[in-house]
Amino acid sequence: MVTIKDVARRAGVSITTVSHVINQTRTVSGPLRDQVLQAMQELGYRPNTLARGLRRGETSTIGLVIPDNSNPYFAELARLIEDQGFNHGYSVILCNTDDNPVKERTYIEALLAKQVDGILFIPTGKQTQPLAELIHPQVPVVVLDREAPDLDAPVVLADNVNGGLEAVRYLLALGHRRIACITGPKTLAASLGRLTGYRQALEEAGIAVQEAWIQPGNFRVQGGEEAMRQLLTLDPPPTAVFACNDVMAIGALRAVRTAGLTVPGDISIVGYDDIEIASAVIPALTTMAQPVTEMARQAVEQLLGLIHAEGQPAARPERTLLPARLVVRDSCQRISS
Amino acid sequence: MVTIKDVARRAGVSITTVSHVINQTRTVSGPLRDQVLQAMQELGYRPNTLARGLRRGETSTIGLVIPDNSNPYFAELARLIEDQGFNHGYSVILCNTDDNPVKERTYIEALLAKQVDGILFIPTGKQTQPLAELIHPQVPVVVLDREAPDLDAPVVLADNVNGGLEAVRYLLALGHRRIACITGPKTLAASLGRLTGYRQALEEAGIAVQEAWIQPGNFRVQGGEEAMRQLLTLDPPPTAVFACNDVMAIGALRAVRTAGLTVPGDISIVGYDDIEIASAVIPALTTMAQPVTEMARQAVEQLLGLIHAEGQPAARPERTLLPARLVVRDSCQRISS
DNA sequence: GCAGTTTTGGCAAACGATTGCTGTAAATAA
DNA sequence: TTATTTACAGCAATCGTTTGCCAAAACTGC
Repeated sequence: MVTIKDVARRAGVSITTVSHVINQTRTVSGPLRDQVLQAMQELGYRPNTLARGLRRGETSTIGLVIPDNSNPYFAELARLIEDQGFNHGYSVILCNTDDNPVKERTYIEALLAKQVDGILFIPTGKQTQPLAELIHPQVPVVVLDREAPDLDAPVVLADNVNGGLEAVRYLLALGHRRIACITGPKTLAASLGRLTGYRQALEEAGIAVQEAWIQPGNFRVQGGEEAMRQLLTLDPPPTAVFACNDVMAIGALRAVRTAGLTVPGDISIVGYDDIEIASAVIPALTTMAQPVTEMARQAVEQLLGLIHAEGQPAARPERTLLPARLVVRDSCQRISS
Repeated sequence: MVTIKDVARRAGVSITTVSHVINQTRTVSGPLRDQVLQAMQELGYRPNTLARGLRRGETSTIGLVIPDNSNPYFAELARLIEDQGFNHGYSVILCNTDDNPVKERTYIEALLAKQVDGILFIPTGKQTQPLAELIHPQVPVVVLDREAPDLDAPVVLADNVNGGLEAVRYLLALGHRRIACITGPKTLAASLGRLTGYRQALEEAGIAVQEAWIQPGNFRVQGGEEAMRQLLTLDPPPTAVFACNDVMAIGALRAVRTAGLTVPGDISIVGYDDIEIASAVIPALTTMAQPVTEMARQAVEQLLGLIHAEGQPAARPERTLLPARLVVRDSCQRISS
C-alpha cells in the first residue's frame, strides 16, 4: 500500500503538507503543490479511509437495514437509496434482516462497530425498545416504511391508509358495490393500513362491510389465489377485489381465470405496489404505485441532515407520510349490471 | 464513544489485557478476565472496527459491484451473496454501476480506499483493462456472471450455452421442429451464449436454422412482445419459441394471446431465469433456472479463499461454469400434428 | 532455598491519516 | 534599517486498536 508518507518522501515535503493539499485545507505554494500532486499521481496514491475515518470520526458510510432486498419493493427502495447515497458521496452497507429480530440486532451492532455515520432502518417488528437503547446516543437513524415508536427518529412512510382508500374509491367510482379485500399478514402495518383504507372507503360510501369479503392472504401468489377462490364461492360474489399487493393480485387473476371467469369482465381487480411485472400480466394490473423514489429521497436527505446537524439542538423528529398514486391499467371495468 | 481505554480503567487493568480478552489472544487469569468482561458489559463497549482494521489491515468488508440490484436476477444474487457474507462475518457494500464504466471505476476506487478485503465484481463491459491495473495488486477479486478477460481473477459463470442447449433440446424432444429464438441485447454474453446453445441444439438435430426464426429482443417485456408478433407473421410460423429471458417470454405470451392463439396449444414457449413471477403467469412458464444459489456460494467462497490465501503461491485462477436447470411447467406441449 | 521455567500482564510502538501549535522566510510598514 | 505582519511548512500529538518485547510473580524440581 502506498501511504501518505511515501507521497511525502517522493515529493520531498512533510506529510502535513501532503495532507493539506489532499484536503485543500490550507494554502500550499504552487510549486510544492504540483510536486505533491505529481507524486500522488505517479504512485497511484489513494487515501486510506480507515485512517482518515478514525481521525475524523466519520466514515462516509451508512447502513441500510432492510427485510429482504430480493423482494421487488425493497429492491427498488434499496436501489434508489444506494443511488442517493452515491450522489452524496456515501457508501451503503446492505443488511438483510429477513424480518428476524436477532439478525436485526446483530446487524445494528455490526454497523455501530463499523462506525457508520447513520443508519436507514426498516424495522422488523414492534420490539424496537432494545434497539432504541442500543442506537440512541450513538448514531443518527431514520426509520423507513414501518413505524418504530420507541425510536424517536424521523420516520418516512408510505401512506397506506390513503392508498387503500383511493384504490377502493376508484372501484366505487366505477359503480362497484360488492368489493372484497385480500389482506396481507396481520402483523404488517402496510397490510393493516390498506385494509383500514378499504373500510373507510366503504364506510364513506355507506356500504356495510361484510366480513366474508375480507380474505386473509400472505402477500404471496399462492395466498392471493386461495383467497380469490374463497371469494368466488360467495353468493353473491363480489364484483371487484382490492388486493393488498400486486403479487396476490396476480394470484387472484389466476384463480379467476381458472374458474372460467374473466378480469375485468366478471371481476375487477386492483393491486398495490406497482411492481414491474404488474404492467406485463394480462390484463395489465391497475394498482397503487408506492412513492418509492420520494421515500428514498426523503429518507436519505433526512439522514444526511441528522448527520450534519450532529450535536445540534435536535429538532423534534419528523414524520413524513408520502401518498401512493393510482395507476390505471386494464384490470378494472365500470360495472355493467 | 466508549473505548478500550475506558474499559481498561474501569477494570483496573491495562488496555493490553483488555485487548487480549476481547480477542482471546493470550491467556488472562480468571478473575482479571471477569473484571474486564464485566466492565465491557457495564459500559456497553463495542470495539471500533476502524481502529482495528487500521491496525490489522483488514476490514471484514467486501464490495459487491453489480449492474442494478433492482433487476430481479441481480437482486437474488445480491441477496444470496449478502447472506453468505453475513455467515462468514463479512459486511457487504452495495454498488450499482448501471452498466456505466465511469460509475464502475468510481466505485472500485471508493472500495479500494475503504480498504475492503475483497471485491465481488459483475463487470459492465469489455474494457476491463484499466480496472485490471487499478485492482490488481491491491485486493482479491472474483468476477461473477460475466467474463472479464483482462482481470486474471477467478470467474464464476452460469453456463448459458448449455442452458440454451437444454432448453431447445427439450422442445425438440417434444417433437418441435420449427423453433424460434427471441434473443437479448447483442452486447450481453448471457444472451449470446443462450443463442449459441439454441443453434447447437438445432444443429445436433440436423435442423437448418432459418435466420427469420431469430428475432432480436431487449430483455424487456415490450421487446418480447414485439419479437413474438414478428414471428407470428412467418409462414409457416414456428411451433415453439425459446425466449432468452423470462421477461421477454411473458411479453411473448402476451403477443400470442393477443393474436388469438394459445400457449401451449398453438405455440410452446420456454423462458430463461425462472424469475419469481414465472410460476404465477398463465400458463406457468417452463424455463431454465439460473444456478444463483450456487453462484453466490461459489463466488463468496472463492473470494474468501483468496482473502485468506493472501500472499500465497496464487494458484491459477479458476473458471467455474454452473449449469442451469430446466423447470418444467405449463407453457410447453408435445406437438400434435 | 535457589536456579530454571512457566504464567501473567504492562509499556510503547505501530497502523495511516488529520490538525493545533510553532517556526522561519519573505513582504510590508515605519 | 528595524519592527511587524503575512505566507508557508513542519513537528508531534492524536484517533482506538493490536502486538512484540520485556519484567514480575508464581511455580517447579532438587
